[in-house]
Amino acid sequence: MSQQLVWFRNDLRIKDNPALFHACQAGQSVTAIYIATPHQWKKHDDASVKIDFWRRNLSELQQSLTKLNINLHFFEVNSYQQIPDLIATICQQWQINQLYFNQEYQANEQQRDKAVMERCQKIGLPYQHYHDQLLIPPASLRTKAGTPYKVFTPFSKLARQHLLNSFHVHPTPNPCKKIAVEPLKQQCDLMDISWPTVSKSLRDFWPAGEQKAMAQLTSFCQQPIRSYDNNRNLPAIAGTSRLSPYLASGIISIHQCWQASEQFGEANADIHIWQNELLWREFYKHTLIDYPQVSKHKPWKIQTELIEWRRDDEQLSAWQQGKTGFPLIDAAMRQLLARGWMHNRLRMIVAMFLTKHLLIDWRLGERWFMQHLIDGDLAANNGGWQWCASTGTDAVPYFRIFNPVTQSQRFDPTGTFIRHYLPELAHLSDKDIHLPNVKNKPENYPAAIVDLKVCRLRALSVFKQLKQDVN
DNA sequence: TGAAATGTTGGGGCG
DNA sequence: ACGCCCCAACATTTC
Repeated sequence: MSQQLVWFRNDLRIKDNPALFHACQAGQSVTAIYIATPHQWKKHDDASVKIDFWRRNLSELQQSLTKLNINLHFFEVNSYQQIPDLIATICQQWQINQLYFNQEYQANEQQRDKAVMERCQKIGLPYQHYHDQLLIPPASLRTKAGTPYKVFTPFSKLARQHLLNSFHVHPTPNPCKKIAVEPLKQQCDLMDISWPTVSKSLRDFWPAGEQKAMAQLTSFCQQPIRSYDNNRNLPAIAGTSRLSPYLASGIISIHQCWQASEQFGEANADIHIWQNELLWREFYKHTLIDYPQVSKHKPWKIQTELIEWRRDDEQLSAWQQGKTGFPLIDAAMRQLLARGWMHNRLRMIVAMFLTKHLLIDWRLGERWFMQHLIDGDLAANNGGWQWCASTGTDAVPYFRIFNPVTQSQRFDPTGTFIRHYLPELAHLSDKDIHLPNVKNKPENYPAAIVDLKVCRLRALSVFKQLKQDVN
């Protein structure tokens, strides 16, 4: 009897999962595996909230797969280097006919998969892999000069054109033929893996499972998307999709998101803007593939390496803990710690404050985000940080510096968001809450750690100097 | 997907 | 009635 093996990684779903779909089409029976790497998670300081989210989603996935008569088996290894051996053993023991997986594009994962494919060739095991994480396959969008896009707008125009012609969502597979494989000694139970512990409130805030993700997508596309242009910038309103955690772990596919945005509403400006957000994700992922040096923490604009970022542990810590004395910044940073997530507008504001006003290296902010975000994605996070730091592709011009107080007045005019995360300021008036003065500032709230005007001028002069030095 | 500095205009107070 | 000044409101430029 023919047997297929599906290797799940960052695609923890059964709907629109190319590897799973094709495995089910090809074989009478299908078995699935997941290989956990807790040592790597620790080494890379991955966010506990994200790892815990994987655990919960794996449990959901296991149940959904059971309904398709597919068993999901768990393994644990110390490093990626052990994976080729492990997969070879599994395939031999279980007499697998073919291996299926969806591609990942980060350097370490590419290296891991290359080693696995080489091993498969050696032992004569066929394998199939599929594009999945992107709307458009890597390296297929090029300028007339044949180079990768460096600017978002032309990239997005071509991407939309491309999507008109080729767009595909895979149907959910039908149940396979049942098969029981012999348990291997390397195998473990989901709960045997050393998962990090995470508070109940955090777990409750981000329910796991494909059904929850689909429900979120559907409800977003029925209502909030219609006022997206207005509401997406207001942190006190649930105006954004809040799908990023599900997208980052593949609980939902980018194709499902795009399809839903087209299905649920007539084409209008609001939907177009949300689609652009999906295309920014696309743009940054393509950029990371085309310019792999950015994943090694090099700035995309290499000349910005000359910037002498300030080292100031006290200010960095104040930023991290939400104790800068600028209410919107502090509320945002506390939202990150409380929810494992931050509103997109706020991500820009706090990143701009760290990189421009404090003039602290964007890589430190990038790292802090990855350590705490449930939706932490290398490409999107790096792209966003380099946008704010003016070191990236199509980045914000260095002189366009957000004033955190002005942004607060504009996007949280009644201080509703600030009051929620900074109860010590709740009694202040709508006017005072954006920057308490000496008279009304409570004792337990810090005074502003810097003078915005002075810091702005300092950032301007550093970047202006860089421009002169380079020319 | 800014903000601050600088420039321009026009209405009203006032001598 | 007229010129002058003030300054808010808006526009443009600069970083």
